[in-house]
Amino acid sequence: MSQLNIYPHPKHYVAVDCAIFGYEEGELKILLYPRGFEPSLGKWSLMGGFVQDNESVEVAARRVLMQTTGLREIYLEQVAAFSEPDRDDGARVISIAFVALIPIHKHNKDMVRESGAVWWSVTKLPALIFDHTAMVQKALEGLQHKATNEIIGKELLPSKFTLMQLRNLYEAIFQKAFDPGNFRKKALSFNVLEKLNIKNTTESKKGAYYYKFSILNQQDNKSKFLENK
Amino acid sequence: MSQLNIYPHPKHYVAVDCAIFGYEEGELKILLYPRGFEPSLGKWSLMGGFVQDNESVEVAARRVLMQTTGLREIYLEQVAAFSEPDRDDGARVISIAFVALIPIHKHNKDMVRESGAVWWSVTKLPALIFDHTAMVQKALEGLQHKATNEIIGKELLPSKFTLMQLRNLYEAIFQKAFDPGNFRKKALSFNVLEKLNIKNTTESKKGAYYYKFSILNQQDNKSKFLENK
DNA sequence: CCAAAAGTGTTGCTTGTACACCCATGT
DNA sequence: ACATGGGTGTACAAGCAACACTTTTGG
Repeated sequence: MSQLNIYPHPKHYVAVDCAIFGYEEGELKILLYPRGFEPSLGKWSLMGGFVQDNESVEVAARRVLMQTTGLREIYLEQVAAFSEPDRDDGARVISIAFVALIPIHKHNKDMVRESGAVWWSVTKLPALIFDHTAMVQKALEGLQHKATNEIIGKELLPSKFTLMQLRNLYEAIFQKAFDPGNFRKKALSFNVLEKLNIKNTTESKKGAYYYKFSILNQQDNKSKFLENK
Repeated sequence: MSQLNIYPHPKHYVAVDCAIFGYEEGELKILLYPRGFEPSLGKWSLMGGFVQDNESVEVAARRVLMQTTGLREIYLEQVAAFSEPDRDDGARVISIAFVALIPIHKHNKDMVRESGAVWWSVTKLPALIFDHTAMVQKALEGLQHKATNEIIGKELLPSKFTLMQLRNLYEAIFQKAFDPGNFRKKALSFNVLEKLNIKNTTESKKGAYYYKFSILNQQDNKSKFLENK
């Protein structure tokens, strides 16, 4: 069926490009792949792939992510379609950009290393091919939007984490400081975090309790997590 | 160049589908086209079209809108890509959904009538083909999101309007009542509305001043227009 | 006069923000 | 002892929601 050409219109290559975000060492990072050939040798690109006949763009994105990180369960969200006719040097390719969030400590480092990919801090990105810089920009905005409306971290932090680590994640995402006391109170008011009886003593003398996202993570608080300044 | 087949991957039809919103008689409406043939005879669909070789999806959407409404300057925003392999009966088509806002009183009614299109209230939509119901749903969410973050109306209301008309538009978009006094104060606090020296006397005994969107419509107020309940 | 919308004012509550302040502890 | 983060409390301001109240005028 998908082979039929019943419409008198041109067909196009359709690709997916994934902005894969991870959080490590206090920095928000993104996974980039080096381009090993001309044109644009030395430039970096998002991980991408072409959409096949039997798959939706979401399925294609998951396939690409599985192939490169080894992770099957990944948070994935559409960003936008990028479709300028000349955006790709090689041919006309319409690409759907995605945001993917992965727990950076869980992914298969060997698979990533083999592919030549490198984690870059979002604060100092290299030159990217085609319109990938715009894709990253939009993906980051999407991530900020999600982080504004709910408490994120489940997809980026270890299964247990301190409130300081959560705050540092937010500071990395928004590139601004949050008041420790106020952040704590707001985060806890949502009743999605569960306090554990273990303390992390590596990051402070006193030690801070670990928290985890509760299994029933329904937000009690109906409002947004962050306001808009 | 766009004829090249340099990638060993399948190509796909790519379409655009536009959820065209208008506001009339106190109701938010959407423009639908009847399907005149089987399968799905009698069902309605969004206005759509196929993406050609030399155009981006945005350009394709504008072409479609121009062809059906006669309007060139239209607010347009991507919603999402819809790409389930079997979403279209005829062939595999990946479609990018758009929100379009048009001043319903300005569009070319003859062009619309010729095409058989009908304005439907969003509160009582008929059955739609394929996944168009989901597209409308997502488009409406996008419209609500935009209306939450800024004062919309420029694209949907006549050039001059009363604050009651603006409020009624918002009530139609969100399907809920807003307090007249509070709505007025919040709307005016953004300094994007300019009071005219003309009154509308058709909708109230006392008469209400007309307003227009000021040319420099920079929002003074940095916060969102509406809060989130 | 009455109804209905226009327009303004008031009040209480919630929430964000900017802090102060004590606690615990490794160095 | 002291610096550092952990954690709690407080005081002020801003913003929202509810609603009272006055104005205007057509019917």
